[in-house]
Amino acid sequence: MAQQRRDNWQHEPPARFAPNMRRIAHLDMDAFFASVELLRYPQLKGLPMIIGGGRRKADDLLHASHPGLPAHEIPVAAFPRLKDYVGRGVITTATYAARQFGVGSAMGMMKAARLCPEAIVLPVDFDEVRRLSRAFKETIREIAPLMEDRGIDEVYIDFTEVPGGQREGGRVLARLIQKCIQERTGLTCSIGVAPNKLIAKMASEFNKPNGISIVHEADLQTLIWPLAARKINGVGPKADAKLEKSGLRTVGDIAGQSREWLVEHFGRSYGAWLHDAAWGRDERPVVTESEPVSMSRETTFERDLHAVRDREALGAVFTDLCERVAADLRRKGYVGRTIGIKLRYDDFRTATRDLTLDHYTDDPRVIRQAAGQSLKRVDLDRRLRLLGVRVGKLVPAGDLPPSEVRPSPPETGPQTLEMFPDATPKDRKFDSD
DNA sequence: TCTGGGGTCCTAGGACCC
DNA sequence: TCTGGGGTCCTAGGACCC
Repeated sequence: MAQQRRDNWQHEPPARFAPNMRRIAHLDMDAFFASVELLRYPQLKGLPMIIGGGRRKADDLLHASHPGLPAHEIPVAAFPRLKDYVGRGVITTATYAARQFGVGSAMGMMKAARLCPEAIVLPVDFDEVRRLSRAFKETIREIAPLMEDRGIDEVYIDFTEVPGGQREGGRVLARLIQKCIQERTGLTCSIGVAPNKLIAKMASEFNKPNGISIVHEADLQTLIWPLAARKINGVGPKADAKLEKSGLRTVGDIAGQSREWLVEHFGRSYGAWLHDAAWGRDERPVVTESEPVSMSRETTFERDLHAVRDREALGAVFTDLCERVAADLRRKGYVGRTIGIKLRYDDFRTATRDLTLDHYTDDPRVIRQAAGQSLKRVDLDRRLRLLGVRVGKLVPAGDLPPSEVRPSPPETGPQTLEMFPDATPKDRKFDSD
């Protein structure tokens, strides 16, 4: 039997005489959220500006102070400054001018305000960002259909079989894509093209903004090994600190360790992955479609809330989160059966609880009921800064026989849900929806 | 004066079943 | 009276990413 298989194999013709080398591109939009604002307010070009933080409507503020004035004529002096910002937000995007001050994404607004008090601050315009995100992705798909969506401002593209995708290692196609995106949206992007996703991702950072970088297998030692270990997509702050402790600072340092050593110190799976990554090995395909696993809604309060003292406010937020996640499920056509909650305490510790139902649902009342059960199993003595609701084990609603979706929820008058402990037990009878 | 909101994947223990 | 060995599901936490 084994002999037979070998013989057959020997007579198999090669799958392809001269296979194309895999060419994978990573593209991300330059300072996307900020660039979107610059399209509307070109008078801010070149100024330090950060996007993020807010529930505030910048347009409302601006147009209230300058009624009837077109956006591009609003004087620069009228824009809100970081030093005047109050609140708990973090920075989503900083312009290159703001980055000069050491301000960067994910930084707390208050810290950023100390570094660059005069920076202009605007909230994210999600509608406009989504519109432009769809536009640039559509532009790419028209040219190179094998595109993997990696978020609002990022994609991978498989150049391998695209006509012209191999010319100059991918540079010709990358230039075409840049030009078409620029024409369609007015925005710039940076592209890295390499033998795989891992290296393409690193390469796209080499020439920002509006840059193209081509990396070949042979460039591993000269271009990739000198990079900080943290530049590997998948090495975060924890792994980086641990690597550093072992004296491993660069990608090359990791590559210099044996696979066995890495497995011993970082675990069978992560250690082996680290070794492959450092040697530039990554066979992951570009995936054009995927199903969501979970959907969630969460919110950080403007001030920390206490389960007893702020019971009413918390209850209202809780209901709202359940309704929003249910609306998301229905809008996108999914049902799920694991309902979870997430709390963040004032000391920033996080707790999660979840409960798997025996049926699928997208009903806000069912979600709230199940989430309320989970809430009973968590410590509510500390003050809370965040509350979240999640629905997991998702399935497209259409894939289930209707009988499986959800037995109709109890319609027995107003539901009484003991979500948060009562301040005074005698109030309990008024606790209803 | 700290640290958003939306996700994915992995690990690890216990329940439960064969 | 010395206790196997898989497999799968559920749950909680955590790392990481955009």
